Amino acid sequence: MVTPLHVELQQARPYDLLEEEVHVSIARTAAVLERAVAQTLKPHGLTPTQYNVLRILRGAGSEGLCRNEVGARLIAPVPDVTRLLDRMAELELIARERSEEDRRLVRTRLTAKGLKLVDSLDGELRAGHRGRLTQVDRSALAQLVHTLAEVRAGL
Amino acid sequence: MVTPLHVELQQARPYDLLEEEVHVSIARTAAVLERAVAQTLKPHGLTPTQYNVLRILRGAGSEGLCRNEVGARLIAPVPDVTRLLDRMAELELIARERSEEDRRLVRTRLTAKGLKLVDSLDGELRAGHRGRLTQVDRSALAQLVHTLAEVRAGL
DNA sequence: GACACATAGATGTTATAACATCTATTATCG
DNA sequence: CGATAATAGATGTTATAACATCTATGTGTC
Repeated sequence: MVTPLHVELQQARPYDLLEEEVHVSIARTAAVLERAVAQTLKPHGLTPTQYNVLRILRGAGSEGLCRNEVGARLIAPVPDVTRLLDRMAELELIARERSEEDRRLVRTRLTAKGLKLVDSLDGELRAGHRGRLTQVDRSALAQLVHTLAEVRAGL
Repeated sequence: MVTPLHVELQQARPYDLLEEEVHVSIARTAAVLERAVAQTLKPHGLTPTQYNVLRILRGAGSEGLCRNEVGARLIAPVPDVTRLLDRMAELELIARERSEEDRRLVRTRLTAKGLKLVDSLDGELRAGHRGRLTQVDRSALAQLVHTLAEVRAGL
């Protein structure tokens, strides 16, 4: 009852290498899911990457994190975290200050405004996630998470 | 023997909602795989999206496809397919011409140069895909493809 | 302590993505 | 047939990504 991938992408023939189909499946699914999340976030003026930063900093608590740590925790690594944070500082969602102990570091943390925003989005995004995945068996989802971790482990 | 996702991303605690972990797992895996492909393509001066276009047009044969059809078949939809194709025309990988029957359409097809390039990349990319996924059980990969199709079907 | 080296981050530049709008052509319908 | 809508694509503009390079600070070593 599921549309084969090559039909979904209007390709003439099925993939002849399973590994290739795996890769395209993952990329395609990620793109579709990201678009859904982006549309949820858009009315709030956030991109998925910015939302990811807000969540990372919320998780880090009041001490915040330095620029490199934020970069390392991003789901999708981006070069130029500096200017990503610049823009979010411009929006007053985060605040930064030089560390006194090691003056190379810049401690970044959420502002009250940033914390309030990310908190207010939790419900909407969780509802979206749940809604998108209701028709899939939960044990299949758990299996999916595990297999994807295995895939990443091979890199 | 697999690193849990929240550890991989240095998050303080595991995800409390399976659906959310599914989403982050897919996005994270897609990002990692894309980076690997991007590095393979880089010496050839191609981005993953451009490579995707080459493959789409190769699959379409000598008649080519119109701009919208190319856009519809992309793994990750992009706005502004026009200028994506502009750049590839600049590189002489594709050629375009107005359709005579319907002058709104622009037929796009591979040049000999574009065909040669995409053909020459097959081996390297397939080897990469195979290499990255060798340690994962093949029936688990088949299951993965199926579950991902179910996830997309719910959108 | 002076030197090389590593690390954290900033900056300059160019290319691409994102968004909105606009033109040309074809289809639809009264 | 003529107005209106729909479709295909192009274009203008702004924001962001990508890439390389540069500065400041800290580490280690002789």
